[in-house]
Amino acid sequence: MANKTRITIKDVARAAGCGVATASRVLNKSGSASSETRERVEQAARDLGFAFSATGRALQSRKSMTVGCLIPSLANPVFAEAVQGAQEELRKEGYQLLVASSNYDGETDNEILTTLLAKDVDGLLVTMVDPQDSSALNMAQGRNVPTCLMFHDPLPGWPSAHVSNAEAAAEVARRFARYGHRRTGFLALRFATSDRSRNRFDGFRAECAAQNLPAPELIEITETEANTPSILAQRLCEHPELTAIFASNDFLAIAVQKAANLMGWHVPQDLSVVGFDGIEVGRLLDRPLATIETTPEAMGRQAAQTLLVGLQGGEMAELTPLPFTFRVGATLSTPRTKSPDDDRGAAQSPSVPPFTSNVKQG
Amino acid sequence: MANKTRITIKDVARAAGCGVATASRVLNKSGSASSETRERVEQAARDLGFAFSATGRALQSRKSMTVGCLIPSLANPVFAEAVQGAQEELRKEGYQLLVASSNYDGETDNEILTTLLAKDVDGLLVTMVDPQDSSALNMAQGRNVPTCLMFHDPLPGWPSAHVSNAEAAAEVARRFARYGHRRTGFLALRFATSDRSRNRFDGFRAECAAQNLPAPELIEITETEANTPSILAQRLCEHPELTAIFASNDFLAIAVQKAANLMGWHVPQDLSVVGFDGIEVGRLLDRPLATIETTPEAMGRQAAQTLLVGLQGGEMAELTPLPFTFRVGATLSTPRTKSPDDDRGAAQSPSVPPFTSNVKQG
DNA sequence: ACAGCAAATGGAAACGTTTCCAAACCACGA
DNA sequence: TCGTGGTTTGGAAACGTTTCCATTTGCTGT
Repeated sequence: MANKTRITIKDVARAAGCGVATASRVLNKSGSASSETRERVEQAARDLGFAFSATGRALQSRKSMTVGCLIPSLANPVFAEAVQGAQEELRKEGYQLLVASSNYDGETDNEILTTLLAKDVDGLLVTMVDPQDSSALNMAQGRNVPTCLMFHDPLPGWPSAHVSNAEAAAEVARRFARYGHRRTGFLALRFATSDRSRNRFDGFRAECAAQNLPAPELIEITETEANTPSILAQRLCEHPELTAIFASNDFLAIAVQKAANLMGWHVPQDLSVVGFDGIEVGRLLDRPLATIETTPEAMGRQAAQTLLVGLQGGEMAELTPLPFTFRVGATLSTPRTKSPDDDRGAAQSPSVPPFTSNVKQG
Repeated sequence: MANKTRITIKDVARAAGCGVATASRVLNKSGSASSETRERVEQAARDLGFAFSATGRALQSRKSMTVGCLIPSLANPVFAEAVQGAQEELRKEGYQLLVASSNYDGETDNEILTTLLAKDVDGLLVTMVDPQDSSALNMAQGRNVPTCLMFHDPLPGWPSAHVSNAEAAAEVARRFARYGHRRTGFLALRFATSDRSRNRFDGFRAECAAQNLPAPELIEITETEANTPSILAQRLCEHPELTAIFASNDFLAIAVQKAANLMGWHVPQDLSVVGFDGIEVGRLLDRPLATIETTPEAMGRQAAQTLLVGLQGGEMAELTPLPFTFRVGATLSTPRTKSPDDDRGAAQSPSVPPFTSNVKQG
């Protein structure tokens, strides 16, 4: 059948009647060679369909031209988009991405990092549960493997492409306050394993205090609860006093609306909802979602660019947070005045001057 | 500063006072070794923090334990989920995924495949523009690199994890017919570069014919049009006769609703809409989306499992299509009887018996 | 005709593994 | 005492590159 065995540069050299060193030089356009040898070698390479083995190269040059990428999950479009951005940026410079996801598990995080390091990746792009004390991440540092985090608020020791979670969350608190909300809730998924979620909550709570609002209610839910509107509705019922909910991501925010509908609550009159991330579909909903708009793809690109500096031996500077936008939507308005027997919805025109969407640099 | 240089098995051998062959045997638990040597070697490895270099291994064993994955884009959650599934499955067996996306560009497809092959991937998972005549894909075959396609309808030469696009589309045609629709449209994005889209259209058209419906209108739009409701609305206006639209994916279907709203059309009375893919948010919308529900993650898993067979030297069987479901939603109903001055919506209760969601094996 | 120099060339070492093979060692029974 | 057979052991080759270095070749100018 087909050629059993790989075609190596030796085969090319033999066919061209020269030494492997010469063949290597010609094919790499490095050293010098007479034009006729050049021709013979190139011809031979073409005839044989030769292609370099990146493995052989990597071994000799100690550069794998490969970057490892660890994220919680590709099923979350936010991470997937970041990877997409990073991949495009790295490909321009000839790097390939070795991608693995941990499913939000800290132990898996470390296993994966170890494997990636064993594969001799030249650099690392990382979003993980617990970067501040990951043995594997320290090992990367010890081995001088340039590493850039993604999504994490700044951490001593590594640059991180991020949006300021606390500032963005604070902006939400201010919006709530200005619309006259007082009793607010923060809906969190995977609070324990997501520093993003925790930082958002912290920023939200701090700004609520600054705005003289009562401390927000922290509502932690499981993945199942998030995906089952009826159950989520039950959870929400436990907090009838809340007039506004800040969800730690857009899917959650949408789920909240669904659950609210189920109970006959009207969004936003009975319950205002704001999300986080700014996924595209949010715009297309009948009731466009108010949310913090971020740019995961740009984040991936920024991380990749920084990493490239490190890969070229440069110093990777601490990164300034990426800008975010508060996207105005139809899910946030003034709370209905809660008179028990008032069943007509309040007029839907907000009684406060509408904000124009404005960019904050976090 | 840190240890400049990588710790190799030679270092371990030296520290343990034995030959590298012995060290290798101990660390791999392959050949035999006296228990005391074993102890010395393991101790040394631990002390030095030794880890194998996958590159050295790959070179010698001609197995990189790496699988290449080519997809159009990670920004499309359908592909991202498939990659996620494949990655999980492959990781169980110790393989890593080298992921790259082409942005729906055929030339990039080939470049990427070539690079992946140069990296000595042990196998390939591929969704690309034009698999049937990709030189790079043929090269993979020539080199005996096991390859499994994803999302593509069966193609001679390669197994493919897929859902039967034509059958799924036919099911939509039947639903339309049974609800009494006659003039239907197929809304397509990237028709030229997506055989999925084309196959869906073909299946849809064929079944329309079988149901004695007029041939469906093919409406091709660009990405910009898809993302700008007002422009999309204009495009839809060009086809006022249509009462039902089959969108080639769910995002498009949502966009259609948005555009319809803009024109004051009511979905589904004025225009029924059915999507494809079955993304999760579709369920959470105020008006849950009727769609063909597929399982991209399962598709990724299936592809990975098949590939694993190939990686272990087995024969990769042609794959039976994965099941799909018609997900009943609120965006499909009987068409309003189009009397020019009838402005009251028809009763929203469908005049045909509602279907229960049923599983088809395509 | 020849020194001198640049260009062209190829052998060999190195990168980090695994594995073949032969040698050394051991205990055992004859 | 020695032969037998099994277990341990380590040197060396191989995997596919690149690059150092020394050698050969071909010109130039005198």
